[in-house]
Amino acid sequence: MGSTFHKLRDDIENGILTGDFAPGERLDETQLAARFGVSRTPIREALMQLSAIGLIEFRPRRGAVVADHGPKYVFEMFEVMAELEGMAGALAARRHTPDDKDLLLSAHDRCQEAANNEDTDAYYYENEAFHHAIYSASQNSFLTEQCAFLHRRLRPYRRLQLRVRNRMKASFDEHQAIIENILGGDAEATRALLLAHVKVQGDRFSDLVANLDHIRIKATKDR
Amino acid sequence: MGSTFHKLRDDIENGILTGDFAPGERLDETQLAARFGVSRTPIREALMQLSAIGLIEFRPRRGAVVADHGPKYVFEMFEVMAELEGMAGALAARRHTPDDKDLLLSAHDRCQEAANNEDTDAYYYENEAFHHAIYSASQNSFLTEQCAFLHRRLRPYRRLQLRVRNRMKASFDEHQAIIENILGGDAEATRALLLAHVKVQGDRFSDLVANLDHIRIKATKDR
DNA sequence: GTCAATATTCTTGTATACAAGAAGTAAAAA
DNA sequence: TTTTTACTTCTTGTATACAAGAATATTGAC
Repeated sequence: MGSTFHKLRDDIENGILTGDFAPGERLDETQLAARFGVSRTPIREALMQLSAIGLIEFRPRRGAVVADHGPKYVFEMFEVMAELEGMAGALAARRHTPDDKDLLLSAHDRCQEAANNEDTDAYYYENEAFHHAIYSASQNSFLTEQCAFLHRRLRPYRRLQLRVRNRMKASFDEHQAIIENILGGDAEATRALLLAHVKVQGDRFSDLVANLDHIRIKATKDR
Repeated sequence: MGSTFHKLRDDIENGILTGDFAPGERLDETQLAARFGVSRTPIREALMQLSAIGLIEFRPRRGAVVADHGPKYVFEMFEVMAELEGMAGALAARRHTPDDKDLLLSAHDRCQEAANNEDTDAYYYENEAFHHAIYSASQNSFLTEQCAFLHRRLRPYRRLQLRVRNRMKASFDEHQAIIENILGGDAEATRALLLAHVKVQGDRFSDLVANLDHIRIKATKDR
């Protein structure tokens, strides 16, 4: 059967993104091979791919460790993500097709339902769909890929942020304004709104730092 | 000794970026192994890394081929690159340190020298240094990495563009305005200038398409 | 002569083997 | 008891081996 490393890559990546493998943790190839019931070869190939996208790092002769970027780096990633989302939104306002409109509206509706039910997990999921709909509507497939990738990479931090009191309701209100401006075709207003929506600023920065410290407690021993 | 796959990755990546391996070309692992005097294992690991960053693609059971994106995709990459450069410039205008200023000015001077000598190759090289100086001055290391990566990825196309008549002189004049606005601290003016500087628009689009077709003639047989 | 079916060869994808360097351990000396 | 040094063990990094599927060549029929 096809490619094992493919599935392995997704599994390990997911493990990192969900915090199953904590930042700084060492990834023992033999252990992983045993755990997934394969030889070291496909494990290694999966790790190579993850290292190429910056999720893990290879220390020479010392194997792979989960990348452990400090709060500053995470903040920087959010800064870039905000700009790219703003760009996607601006393009979407100018270029969205009728199909894009349908997707945006239905994702938005599902967000509303989740927000009404105060279902954080559902909102988290539908929020992703909403943002992906914006990416697609930009009609720029490379931008869409980059946004999707960064969005995925920032997922764990975003998830934690959603837990902050009232963030879900505030997020939904922002979505409302964003979608109105996209459908209304106002590119620059959409850009500004998305920038503010995504960017980590003010109080949210300290929330982020606190959460990061929390995540990192696990794996301070190795490294 | 240390890691062979590291060097192999760079070599193969370079081969792709310089057009040594043409888009659509199949990369035979055994052949590459013989060519570099190693076994297939490190070759494979290098290819895995390149596939993770989108430079090559793995067809199941059919090995790796150099990614062959059409002109639209390349155009989209330039669109994103322009936005990221604009962002870097805007941040640089607000945040650059005295050291950054020195780096910018010296890179700019070397560009001028190359332009005066009408030395396209030298200008091409110094132009890279200039742009990297802007990235660094943004004080956002993640943004710097992303810009550097995309810049590298677009290198072959950029190189071809520089050959267009008078493009070098025009490019230098744009640099002049950009650096003035960075040092003057005008973030939004810098952003606008860099957007225009990098973006493929007007005539340059047809130049790009023509160049792409030219590149791709080589490797239409495989695939 | 052309097309189809089968056999052969080649290439990928995975497992295993092996060598070299790092980490950990134990023993000896201060 | 602490520190240093030699030794053992373990892990990585690369090579080789092997199995399964794809491409290709060959043979036979029409």
